[in-house]
Amino acid sequence: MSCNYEVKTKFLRGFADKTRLQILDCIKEEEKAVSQIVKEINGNQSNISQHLSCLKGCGIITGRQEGRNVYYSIRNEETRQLLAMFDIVLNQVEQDVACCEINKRLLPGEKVKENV
Amino acid sequence: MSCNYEVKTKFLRGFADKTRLQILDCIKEEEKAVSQIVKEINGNQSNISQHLSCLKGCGIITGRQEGRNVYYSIRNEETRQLLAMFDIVLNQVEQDVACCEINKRLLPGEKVKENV
DNA sequence: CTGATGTATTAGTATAAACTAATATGATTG
DNA sequence: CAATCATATTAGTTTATACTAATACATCAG
Repeated sequence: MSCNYEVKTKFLRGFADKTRLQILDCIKEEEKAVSQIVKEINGNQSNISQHLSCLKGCGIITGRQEGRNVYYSIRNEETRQLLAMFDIVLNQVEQDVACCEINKRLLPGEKVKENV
Repeated sequence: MSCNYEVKTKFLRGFADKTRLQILDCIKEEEKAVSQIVKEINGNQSNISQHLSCLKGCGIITGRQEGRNVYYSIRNEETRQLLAMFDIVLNQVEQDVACCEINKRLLPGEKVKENV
């Protein structure tokens, strides 16, 4: 299993964006039309539409057209559970994450604080 | 919950890279030294080191120095479970994911295939 | 102390992803 | 059919991320 890293990466990248996480939070309980989402997270229509397209392409959400509206929702229960699990794991990690900076320059004499 | 999107995004971005997923697969069962990882995934030492640093900064892995070696492993059981869950959810999604391309240009007359 | 080994960091460059503004499509209403 | 509304797409730009090569640091053996 998990040898198709391309697909897996693409899937996980779907979650790895602030705006997309906001969208997911926004629709995690119930489906919503694009315009609702745009309003609720105070976003730009074009931008949100592109993110929705990405999320859909990644298999994270699903869309259903009704009249001129398109309603998006979390694709399935497993994905919803995954979202919940993110929060659980994050709670145990919260402290450490804040400072993931690749190529961080140390000040003279400064030591990396070991979070081992 | 889940209002600190910056931190959450950073955490999830840790998983959203092919090389990092390979590393995680490589160490998911047991801790390994950097050089072992480099060898097993046939990578570049500098590159792997940077990815390890990122994973550590994201709170996904933890490192322990022993002599000149540094051994990395998955941070905790919850994170290991999260990794397992990725595979589970992916199985149900596999089909759809392959084609998440933002700004994909349609050929004349081509219709987006609806995966609704 | 010197050289060798293992790991980390830096600097520079290439690539990919996200944002904005403008425009296009598609459905509905009158 | 024309106007409107909701959403999607495009094109261009900016920003972030990943990669490579070179170098630094830290530990150990002799």
